[in-house]
Formats: sequence, C-alpha cells, structure tokens
Amino acid sequence: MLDSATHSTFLSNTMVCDPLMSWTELFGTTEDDYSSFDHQTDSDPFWTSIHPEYWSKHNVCEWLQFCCDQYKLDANCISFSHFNINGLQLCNMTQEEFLDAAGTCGQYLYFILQNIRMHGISFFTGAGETKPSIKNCDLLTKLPPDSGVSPSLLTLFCSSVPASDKACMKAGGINSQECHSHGRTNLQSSHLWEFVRDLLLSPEENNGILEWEDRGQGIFRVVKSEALAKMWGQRKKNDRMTYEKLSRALRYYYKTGILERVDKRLVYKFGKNAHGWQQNKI
DNA sequence: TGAAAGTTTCCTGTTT
DNA sequence: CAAACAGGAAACTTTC
Repeated sequence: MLDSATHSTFLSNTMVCDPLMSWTELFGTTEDDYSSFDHQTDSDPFWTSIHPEYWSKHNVCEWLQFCCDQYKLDANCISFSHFNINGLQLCNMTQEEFLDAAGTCGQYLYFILQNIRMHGISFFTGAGETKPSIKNCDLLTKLPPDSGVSPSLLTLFCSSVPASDKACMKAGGINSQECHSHGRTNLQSSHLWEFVRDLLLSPEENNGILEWEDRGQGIFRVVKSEALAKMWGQRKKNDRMTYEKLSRALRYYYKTGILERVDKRLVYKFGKNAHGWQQNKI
C-alpha cells in the first residue's frame, strides 16, 4: 500500500504544494520511519483501529496517504499544511473547509472521513455489513466531469448506492449507466473486463500481471496469463479457471465492442464500449 | 418464473 | 511441440 514509489510521489507533491514545509516538518516523520510505517500498514495500520476523533497528526497523515494511494487522488490538489492537525480537528472540519484545503479531492476526503466515522474501517474493506449512507449519492451528483477520480473510488461511491437509487446519478458528468454497472455488481462480482481494467489501474494489486502497451489507445498486455486466470478464479471462487477459458470470455467482448482485436499474442485493446480506462476520463 | 446477459466449459482447428 | 488464438456449442449463474 505504501510503497516507496508512492512515498516519493507523495513527498514531491508535498513540496509542490508548500515548498516551505517539508514532509517531516508537516508530519514529524523521518525517512527511517517509513520502514516501520510499512510494517504497520502491511497488516492493520494503527489509524484504522481507532476512531478518527482520536487520531494523532501522524494518523491523519497515514489516512491521507492511504486515501491518495487507494483512490488515486491527485496529491497536488491537497494543501498539506491544512491537514497538519489531529483527528479531533479533522473531524471538526466542515465540508467547505475540506473543499478549501483540497479542492475536489476535499469532497472525496470529506466523504471518506464521514463514512469511516459512521461505519468504521469496514467502509474501506467491505468486511462489514454496514453500507455508507445514501446521502453520499448527493455528493456524487456534484462531482465535476473532469474530476479525474479513479475508477476504484467511483466504484466505491457507486457500490455504496443501491441500484434502485441510481436515478439520482444524473448530473456531474457521471454516467448513471456506468454507475449502475458498478453498483449492481460491486467489486466482488464485477465483469471480467472491469476486473481487468481495475487491475491495470491498480499497480499495487497488479504485480506485473498486466501492463499497458499503449496507455493512450487502451492497448494492454497480459504478462502473466496463468496468474491473471488464477486471480480471476479467486474473484469468482472458481479454482478451475485457466487462461484458456478466461481468454474465451475476453474474445466474446470483441462482439460487443468492449475489446478490439490486436494481432499480437496476449495483447488486447479496450473498445469503444469500454469505459473508465482513460486517463482523466470516466 | 422465464428471458437475457455474461460467463464457463469443452471442443476442433489454426497460428506463432 | 507448446502456448495462444479463434470461434461454435451448450451449460450454468445471476439479475431483472
């Protein structure tokens, strides 16, 4: 989750936001601390085990970093000096203050925080039975069309809204049909092509199984075919899945325009009916 | 409860 | 020769 690449990205973004304040000045964390950070976050990060109101500045930092990593939020939008606060101060921030501190990202951060406060960490993991409030749908309708929000966050939003309520998702450039496909199926039962797409967009889960051949054109390569099949099989609770069978399912997508044929082995291309794979486009 | 969509499974033949 | 591709056919699962 908190790999070194992300750290460096995060650090550089911090510098862009506020060159006068370093990461350590902001959060009291040294480079050496990251190793212990990693150990903590590998299993159950400390911030996840306590209520947001009791978070330290350090925990707030961990949460921010988690949100950026997990939902591909643009850290450049976030004014980190605004988040040099403890959990209680964070919880007392209004939605407007989140907006001031992090722009569009602020809305997502506010949404995520409110749901952690209401539902606990199960909101992230999906382990719990509780689901975020339908009020989130109101937030969803306000998202700008070019917000650049990642599919994983969109999925999170959309899967939190029952299909019967999807009618509220009209504005904000978010296609209700698109949300419906997520909302109806959620992460556990998403379609194969959505699983592939989300894997491509999640370097931390990808493990080199898939890689972009031409990001702009939506062309990607299956690097580890059997690993991909195994992962898909795990998702569908089917340990008999093979790449041969998975690829048959992928070939059916040629008919529907979800995928287009590429005359190279193990290479596929997203078609006109696939969505959510483009950069800065949902 | 039936239809439709989306796979899953199996198969034969072809290509790399 | 193995792995991957192509696509037909039928069965199966889930959703509406």
